[in-house]
Amino acid sequence: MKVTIAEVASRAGVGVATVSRVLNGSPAVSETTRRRVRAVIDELGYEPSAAARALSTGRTRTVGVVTPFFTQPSAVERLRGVSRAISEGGYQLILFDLAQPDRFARLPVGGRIDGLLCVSMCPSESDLARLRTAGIAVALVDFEHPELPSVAIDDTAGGRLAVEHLLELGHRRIAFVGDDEESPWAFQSSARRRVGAAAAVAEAGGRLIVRRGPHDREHARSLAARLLALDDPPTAIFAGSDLQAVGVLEAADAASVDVPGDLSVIGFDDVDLARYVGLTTVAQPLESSGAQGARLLMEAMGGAPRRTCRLDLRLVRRSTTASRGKSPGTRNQMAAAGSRRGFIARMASA
Amino acid sequence: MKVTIAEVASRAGVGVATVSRVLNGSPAVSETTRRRVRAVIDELGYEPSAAARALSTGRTRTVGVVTPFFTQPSAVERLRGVSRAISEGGYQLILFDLAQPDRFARLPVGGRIDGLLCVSMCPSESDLARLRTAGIAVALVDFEHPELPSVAIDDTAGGRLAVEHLLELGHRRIAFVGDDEESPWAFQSSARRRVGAAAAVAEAGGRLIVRRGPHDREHARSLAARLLALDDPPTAIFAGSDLQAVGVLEAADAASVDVPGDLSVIGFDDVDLARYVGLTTVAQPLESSGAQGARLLMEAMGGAPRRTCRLDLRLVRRSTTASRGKSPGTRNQMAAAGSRRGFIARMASA
DNA sequence: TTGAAAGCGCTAACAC
DNA sequence: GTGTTAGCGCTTTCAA
Repeated sequence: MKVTIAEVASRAGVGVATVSRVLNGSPAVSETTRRRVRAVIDELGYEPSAAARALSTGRTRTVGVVTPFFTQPSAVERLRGVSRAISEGGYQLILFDLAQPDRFARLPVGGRIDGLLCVSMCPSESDLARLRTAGIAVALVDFEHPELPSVAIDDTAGGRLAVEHLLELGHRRIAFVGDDEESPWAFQSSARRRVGAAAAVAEAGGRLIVRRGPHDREHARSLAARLLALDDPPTAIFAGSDLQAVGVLEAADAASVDVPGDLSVIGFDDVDLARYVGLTTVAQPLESSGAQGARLLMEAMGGAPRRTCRLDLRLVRRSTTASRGKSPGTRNQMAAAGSRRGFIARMASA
Repeated sequence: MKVTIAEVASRAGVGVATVSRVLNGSPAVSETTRRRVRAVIDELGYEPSAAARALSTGRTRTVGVVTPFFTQPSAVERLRGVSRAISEGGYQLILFDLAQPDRFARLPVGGRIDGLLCVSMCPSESDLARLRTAGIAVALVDFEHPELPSVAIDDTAGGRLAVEHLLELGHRRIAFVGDDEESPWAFQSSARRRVGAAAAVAEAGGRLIVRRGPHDREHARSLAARLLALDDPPTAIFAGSDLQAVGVLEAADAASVDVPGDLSVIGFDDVDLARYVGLTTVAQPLESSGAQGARLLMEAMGGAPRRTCRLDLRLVRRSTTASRGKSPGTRNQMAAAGSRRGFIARMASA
């Protein structure tokens, strides 16, 4: 049934080594032999077994990618870059979907991959030790570790950037809606954004109101709803991610709070969705973070010394933030506000 | 460096076969031996090599997934279902990103996977033959083939559904903006949607205006822009996918054409984005199509006979379609129109 | 209940 | 240039 190298060799009247040489492009094969072997390979539709190759060479030419919830918008954008860089490097990509954090320890990586790219997470020290003894290189995207190559952003500075924008607009009662910090996933990025934001608010003589919950739109919405129901509600909300920011916008809409007239909202990441809804946000280069991470990993597999890099952040002003107290003024702002409300209304009813 | 089964065996004072038995949960091992072996495994952090296992057993416990452009919104939603079902089935998932169609023939699948799930595409007959001789099962999602298990929708009926909605609203000049049908990708789905749409229009005594191009927002936008610049422009546009529908909305906005007042737009798929922008569309169950496809594939790998299934379609009315000629009437419609315009404007400027 | 040994399909010395 | 052969790390008879 399955065609093997031996079959090819005998049909071509040569030894298996010769076939192997042809397969691997060794120059030490005469042109005639090469042609004959090639012909038999095509005729039989022969394809070398990756498993046998891996066992023999000790390399798989494959890298693994793990990320919690790879279907999250920001993860998808990162994967786009990863995929591109990986295939440019001549590797295969195997995607491990981590449904539960504790399942990491059971990832069957042995003999499957030469390197592992962890996106928005980091294996435990014991898992790292296992990976090391297995000879598997590791690199991190959107996470940092003292001994591993990584590409990340300065989340603390990002949090500060977001809040400084709000402060400049005159806001003083500012809230943060971010991730649960006790969850096993421990998205450190949200925590650091919060820290940067809190510091900036404190320097302005205020105090950041903090609300945390699971990372999704629904929880962000209910957290925001409660904030808006406060006696003295915030005039601006910084959401730990764009996804959560959309939840905040939904809450504002449900409570008939005008954005940006009565409430400014700023997100983080600048996923495609942020553009669609006109969300002001802190942009980080998602796709290139993935590509860059993949490159660092391939370097590491090649034995290069550890390298890390930090990507730049920038503020993207759209239509969900405005000066404090400024009554719903210009026509543009009116239009934007109306528009936003319409969008959310439709979303809720859908 | 790398821990092998032999190492474990000698440290535990047993033969490799015994370690193998422990690894595979064979009952024919005494409790004491089992415990001793387990202890050594943990101590050494041993993990069996998937490559060696695969070579020995001939199975990899891994399925591959190919799809053109896996970062497209609809593909991502399908992958979500695939990933879930695959891991429920105890398999690993390896994602092949097909940047160029002609690269399919070079996918190194031999000895890597037991089954291949093709999403929105189908391998050529010769590739299928190769896969067959390699003993790799194949299943299709969003595609059909007389000999392969598949899960798909009735695209022709879907196209009809979309257009009938427009006809009911009184539209007679209807255009279709879809995919290039000559591209090597040959997204048959777009072609079939067009056929269904054309038939419905013909039955109503009209003729569908057809415009085709590469599958992305930008091309859809420029095709729509040209349609709207016609002397006698269509009053409704059916886009082959939600992504393309968004491009159409952008074009309408740029041309100051009111949606749905002067132009109705309907999409296809119902990706998350459609909800966000309030797009009327034909919904297909994306995530469950992936899950179902994965299940069919696993059945096939288990030797079960071919099964196919068709998923249901339904019309989702949102705010981009309205009755022909009805002047921008109710407050709701005004708001929706204004809102949509705002959204597009922000998107363009971002 | 256990161990020895024969493959699985390939690569890489090493001889010729 | 080309063939022979010894592994790579595991599973799986077959004996004990």
